[in-house]
Parts: sequence; C-alpha cells; structure tokens
Amino acid sequence: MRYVSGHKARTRDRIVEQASYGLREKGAEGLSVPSLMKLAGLTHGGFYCHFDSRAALVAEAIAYAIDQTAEHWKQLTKGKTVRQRFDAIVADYLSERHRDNPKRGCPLPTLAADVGRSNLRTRRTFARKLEQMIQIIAELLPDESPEEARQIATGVIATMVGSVLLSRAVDSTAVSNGILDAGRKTADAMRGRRASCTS
Amino acid sequence: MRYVSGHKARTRDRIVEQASYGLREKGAEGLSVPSLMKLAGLTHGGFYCHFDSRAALVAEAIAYAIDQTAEHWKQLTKGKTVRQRFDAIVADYLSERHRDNPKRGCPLPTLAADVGRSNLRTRRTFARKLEQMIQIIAELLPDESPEEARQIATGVIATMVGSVLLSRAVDSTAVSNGILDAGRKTADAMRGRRASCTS
DNA sequence: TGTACATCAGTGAACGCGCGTTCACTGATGTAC
DNA sequence: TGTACATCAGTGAACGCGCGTTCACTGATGTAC
Repeated sequence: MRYVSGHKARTRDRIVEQASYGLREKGAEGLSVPSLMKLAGLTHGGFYCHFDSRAALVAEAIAYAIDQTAEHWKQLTKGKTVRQRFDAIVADYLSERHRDNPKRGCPLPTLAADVGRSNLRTRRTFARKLEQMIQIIAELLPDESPEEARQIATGVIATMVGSVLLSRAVDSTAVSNGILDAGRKTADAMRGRRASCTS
Repeated sequence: MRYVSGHKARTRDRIVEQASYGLREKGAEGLSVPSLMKLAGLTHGGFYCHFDSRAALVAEAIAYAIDQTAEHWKQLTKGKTVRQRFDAIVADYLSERHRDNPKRGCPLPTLAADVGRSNLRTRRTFARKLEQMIQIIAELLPDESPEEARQIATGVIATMVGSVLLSRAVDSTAVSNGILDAGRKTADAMRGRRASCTS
C-alpha cells in the first residue's frame, strides 16, 4: 500500500521512540527486533526498510533518549533563576520517580555500560550527546570560570548517574533512598563548594 | 573419573572466578554458558553439576567480583595513614588503568545496570556487598559523624562509579580523561568539604 | 593381595527456542496515456 | 474519465545460528569382600 507523504518518516520516528523506551527498560541486549516492531505496531520484516541493522537502531535510540532528557531539563528549568534551575535538575534526576521509571528517564544509568562495549560510531554519538548535557549543567554555574564550570558539571552528572544506577540495583527502598540522598548532598556540595568556603 | 578431595570445590571456584572476569568484560548477557566453561577449561555439560542455573552463577560471580575489589582496596591501603588511604583508593579507582581494564576492575560500573533488572536474590546480595564497600570508605572519614561518613562515602562511591562508567563510554581519550579528572575533584571536595570550609 | 562394584565430576549429543536477517510477495495509491 | 502499470511500506515464512538446559554415558579411583 502506498502512504501519504511523510508517512515513512513518521513510522521511523515511532520505531526509534519505542526502541528508546524498550532499551532503557531492558538494556541494550534485552529488546529483540520482533518485540520492538510489535511495540511500534508493525511486524518484524519491515524493520530493514528503515535501518541497516539492529546496532544502528540502538545507537540512534540512545541518542534520541539523551535528546529527550536534555529537552526535559529545559522544560524543568523554564522561568526559574539560575540557582533554582540547578536545584530543579538535581532534584528531578535524583527523585524516586526517576529511579522507578527508567523507561522514560535518562539513558545514561541504564545504557552507558553497553555503550562502553559498543562500536566507535555509537561511542562517538554518545560522547557528543553527553557533551551537550554537561554544557547544560555548566551554564547553571555562572560564578565559575568556564573550565571550572565544565569540570563541576561533569562531576555532578557522574554523581547523579552513579547514584541512580546504584539506587536501582539494591533491594531495599531505605538503602535506595539513602543513595539518592547522598547523591543530592554531593551535587549540592559541588555547586556550592566555592561559595560556602569563602563566606 | 574420581578426583582428590576438594577437587570439585576448586573447579567451582575457578568457574566463578572466570565468570567474574568474563561478565565484567562483556556484561551480564554477553557471556554464554558454553564460552564460560571453555574459559574454565571444561565443556558446557558440566556446568549444572555446580550451579542450578546461569542466573545463580551470575549472582555469585558479581558477589565474587565485589569481594575481590574490596580486597584490592585493603591491599592498596596497607601501611598508609587514613588520609593517604582515601586518596589511594580514589586515585586507583579513577585511574586510566582501571578504566582500561574492566575485566579485572570493580564490577559496579559494568554490571550494576544489569543487577537493577535482576531478581530479588541478586539485588539483595548486591546490596549487602555494596554496603561493605561503603563501610570501607566511611572508615576513612574519622572527622565525620558515623552517619555523615556513611553518606559521604556513598556519594564518593556513586561519583567514582558514574565517572568510570561514562569515561568508558566516550570515544575520545581526552574527554575520557577529563571525566576521570572531574570525578577525582568531586571525590576530593567531598572528603574535604568540612575541613576546607572551617580552615 | 586381587577382584568386583559403586561413585560422581565431567563429556558431548540433543532438545526446543528465539534471535538477526533475508526475500518473495501484497495491495492501496499515484502516474501515464 | 477510464484503464494499465509502477511504486514501495509493510508482511510473514524461512534461513542458519547460538543459546540454556537435559541426559545417557564415561572412566579413574575408592571401597567391600
């Protein structure tokens, strides 16, 4: 059957979107092409009309998920002061809600380990997208020099990613919440470390 | 063939050890039972003399890898002052050597995401072992109250895990080293945050 | 001491299954005349 | 306006493959007599 113009592109977008949800939930090896296509409301054979291989789709879905997270951060910070913005992102990232919904959350805690074992192309895409996230945080640290801000932002992201990663892996809610708390404290201390020392 | 007493136990240990290396290198889904048994110098059929299922072995191999890391930390800190011990662990964890050798390194960056998707038993074991690692770091913060020390130690581990995780996922060595640097700065700031403010 | 048997860690063929990928086909719609 | 044909996104059977797991078997050594 022939479709209206733009139909194919919209189908492709839907596959990437559903893949980004499925992969964040089940990991890079946990989502098969047939089950993914079912999520997108199609049969598995059509997959190769849109992508060269499963690996190509995975790389694209991870990039999509990071973009979605960056977009979410921008939404979160709308109409806020610089200081409020930083707090809003940290609070959202280290919330129980984020921990309990990996499917719609940041792909770094769920998929970065798989990216580390992937081909160069995937890792290059990942690095570029990670750079964007660091930049968003760095811009919320206007009291620091650009290099300092970048470094603090990198540390804050690493802390948030590690905290969510570990908070999802433990069995007890109390321990898990404690990990999120510790991450929050660490991020706060990083942002304020100069301010609180000179005051 | 019948073997000397303790032979079976030593074979089992060898399987767990090799599994811990293979899993840290390839991820929880990346190592098949046949290829694992080949690493241990055996054929795949014998696997079920030692373990109920592949999942049971994975849980045990992760616990083994964390124990090995904790033991490594103890070796690192021998004959050092408390302050030197903290620095030694952070420097080792955030070294290029550790980043480039996931196979022999801490399993948290490579396997925690998989643990988060595992059964309760695996997550319980993981939580208990993580607790031990937190305790080792907390004991290196004698200037803090026990609760503060625990929280800082948790934050430091999350930061180190996140930093190594991200440093392995990017394609450029410069960016990767920058992530390790940022992790080091964050960990240092956490340890010294009270000290440097009151001085 | 010699012989028959029990033990059991490890072997390797076989199982059903789901995977990633290929490919001949479908059929609604656009285009040519 | 009507008819024949081209297009191409999507279908679903089929492929070879490696997976986790099972199981009848092996054979060196310990034990019973």
